[in-house]
Amino acid sequence: MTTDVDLAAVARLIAEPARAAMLDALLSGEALAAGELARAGQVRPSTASGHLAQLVAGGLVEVAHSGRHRYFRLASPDVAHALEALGAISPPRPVRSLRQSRTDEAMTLARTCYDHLAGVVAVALVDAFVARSLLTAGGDGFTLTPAGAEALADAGIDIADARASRRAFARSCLDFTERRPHLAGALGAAVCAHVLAEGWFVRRAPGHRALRITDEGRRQLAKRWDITTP
Amino acid sequence: MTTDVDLAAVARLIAEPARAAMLDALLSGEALAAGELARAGQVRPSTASGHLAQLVAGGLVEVAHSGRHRYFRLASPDVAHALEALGAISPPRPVRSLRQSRTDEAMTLARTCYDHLAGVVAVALVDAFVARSLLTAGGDGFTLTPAGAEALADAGIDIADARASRRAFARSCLDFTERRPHLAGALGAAVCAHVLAEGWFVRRAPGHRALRITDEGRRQLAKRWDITTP
DNA sequence: ACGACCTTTCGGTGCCGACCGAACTTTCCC
DNA sequence: GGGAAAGTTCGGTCGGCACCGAAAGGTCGT
Repeated sequence: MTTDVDLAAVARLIAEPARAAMLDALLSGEALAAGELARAGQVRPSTASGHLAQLVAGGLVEVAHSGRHRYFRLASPDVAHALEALGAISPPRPVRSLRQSRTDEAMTLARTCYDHLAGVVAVALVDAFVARSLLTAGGDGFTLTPAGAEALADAGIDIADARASRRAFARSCLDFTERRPHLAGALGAAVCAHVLAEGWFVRRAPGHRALRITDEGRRQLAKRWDITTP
Repeated sequence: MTTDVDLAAVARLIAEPARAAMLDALLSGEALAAGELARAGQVRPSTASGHLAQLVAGGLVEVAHSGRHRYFRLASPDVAHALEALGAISPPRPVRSLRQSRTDEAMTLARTCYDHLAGVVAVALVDAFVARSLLTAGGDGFTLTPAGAEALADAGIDIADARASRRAFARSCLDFTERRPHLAGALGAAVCAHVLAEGWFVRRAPGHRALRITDEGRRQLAKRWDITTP
């Protein structure tokens, strides 16, 4: 493996405002169609098509054909991680509207970070796992204890499936609003998929990261994990 | 805090090959003068000056005046982290020369990663610390045990000073050649400063990350930590 | 005080790439 | 098969910005 990498080549792809907006939309973890991404980037479909071709050629994004649609998603968790790290040193954009400041508030509470949960709730959940010794903190992430494996399996999360994947099992990821780690990796993705499937949260808008917690979610979090939410 | 950040603004700064080369040079952790950075970016001083002004304005780089020189360094460990994360998804540059492939080999063995150690040796050192229970792995990093504090203080590392800094004390950082975590944060910086001061390693060239291990370093690593190096 | 050195400012040139509309391909639906 | 919808390709336009050289601003030696 070579140590001399072309930083500028990747940065150039992210540097274009339209492409950056597309990548931001893809950070929701969803696969989005070319047209939706054109809207996210506020450019015409023809322009978006060129951008997407570049992102695919650069290895940041993968594409899946489905009929007359083409669905794009981030190529790997590493890409999501790099985007998050870049976000941590990016200047905040001036708040434009009341609507945006409301979205901001919502995102602080709960959002997706690529394919796992982030925000106040995600950090609280990890804390609850650790406090109950279901998870222990480790150098490059977390370790699931036997008790943890049992508890999460009981809760309906497919641990075996998560272990089978080739991804890191239980990574930690720095929450960029809380500035504390939350659960990422295959296990983080499994937990996120489960709580969405169970209807604890719903996505506020397609292609956006913000999640709305449902009454059911509020109830379950309080009952199972003793987490109260505003 | 706002969640809507301008990814493109930071990426634009990194996207220029000359600026990327300068940032790469600064990843050595050293503060470098404008002229040295001009050479690193392979541009005229006048061009470099403009680039550096942009990097400072963008918050990626800080400047310190010293006589007729101006020394630049990365503004924060977060910047270094973002650059590393970006490096992990960047395409390798084609190997140009035998000389470069030798540098590559050297960097795989030992290098700086901003202000701490990276490479085979860094990972081996962390492993040794953990094996001796001087360090335990934690969710967002490591924890220094009482035995560890004593052992490292005995070795001549200023633990109190590292603890006093406002930085995270013992972070973990993914080594991008080894793909395993090594020690970062204030403690990582202290360890790196110590081994450089003691002459275990010397920098191969100013503004480059590669380190050469000295005979003294080889001896000490073998004696104190039972690490043998090729 | 003078020259040497490091760095920045300014004006002018040139190129890369983002953008759009129009035309074309592919797929779906009726 | 016809029409609509999604996406891509192509040609032409235009703006932003990296680049350099020349000259000026500071700072250090002697």
